[in-house]
Amino acid sequence: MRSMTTVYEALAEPTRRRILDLLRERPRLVGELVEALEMSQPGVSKHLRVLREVGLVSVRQDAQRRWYELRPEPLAEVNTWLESYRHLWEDRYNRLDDLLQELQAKERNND
Amino acid sequence: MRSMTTVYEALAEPTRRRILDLLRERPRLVGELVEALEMSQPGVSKHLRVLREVGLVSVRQDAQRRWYELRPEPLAEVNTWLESYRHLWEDRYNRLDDLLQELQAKERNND
DNA sequence: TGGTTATATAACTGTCAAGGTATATATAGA
DNA sequence: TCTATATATACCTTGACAGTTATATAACCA
Repeated sequence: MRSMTTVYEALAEPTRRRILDLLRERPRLVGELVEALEMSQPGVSKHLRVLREVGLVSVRQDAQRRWYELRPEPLAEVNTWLESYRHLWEDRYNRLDDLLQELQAKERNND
Repeated sequence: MRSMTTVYEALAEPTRRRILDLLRERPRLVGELVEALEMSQPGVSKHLRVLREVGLVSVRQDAQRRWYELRPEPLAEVNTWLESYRHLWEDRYNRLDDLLQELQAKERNND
């Protein structure tokens, strides 16, 4: 068991992103996730383990059942990393927007 | 060559995130990246290929050299995904903040 | 207690990615 | 033209991972 997983690796797997999306609505039992994801129960349990390891979900036991709940905090790290890039792509959109405005202005002049 | 890589997978690799961080400052030659990353040239070239495939970098040829440049646009997809989670972790911080305010208020009353 | 339900873990398999070395490609420069 | 430089690609090895089936664990219920 190596387990030096990062949030980024956890998010790389599409099924795990789907699990998070499902947990965003409400906590779920493993069985519910198995059904929603159309995947073997051990497969789902393994993904949940990864998500637990990076702190993206927590578990609450209830008899034989386990409620998995979203813990969004680790996403803040990704957000911070993205933060320093945000202005870059936003600037491009802005420039594109400027260009568009300009073209529309010309269009109006030609009428 | 399979190459149905997603931007999430591209970001999962720490070396690739470092490459993006380096390109955030300015465009770079492959050789510069090799030096900065202390990694074999083919290794770096392979990471650059993945980044190219998902559109996170573009190349400009200049004689035998290739200038790699950051294309931040694909990060917008990740940002959009994160967006629907943002209020969740921010709410928690806010609750923490509320609690703090409350404690400070009590503190003041005790003086 | 014995059976059923819910989930985790073990063991196995196939695929894929990351790293390396060796080599191909292409351009610059002597 | 020959050599050096810069980068990409081919090929190989290794390890990790996602998925599976089989089994362990543990709690509930009859």
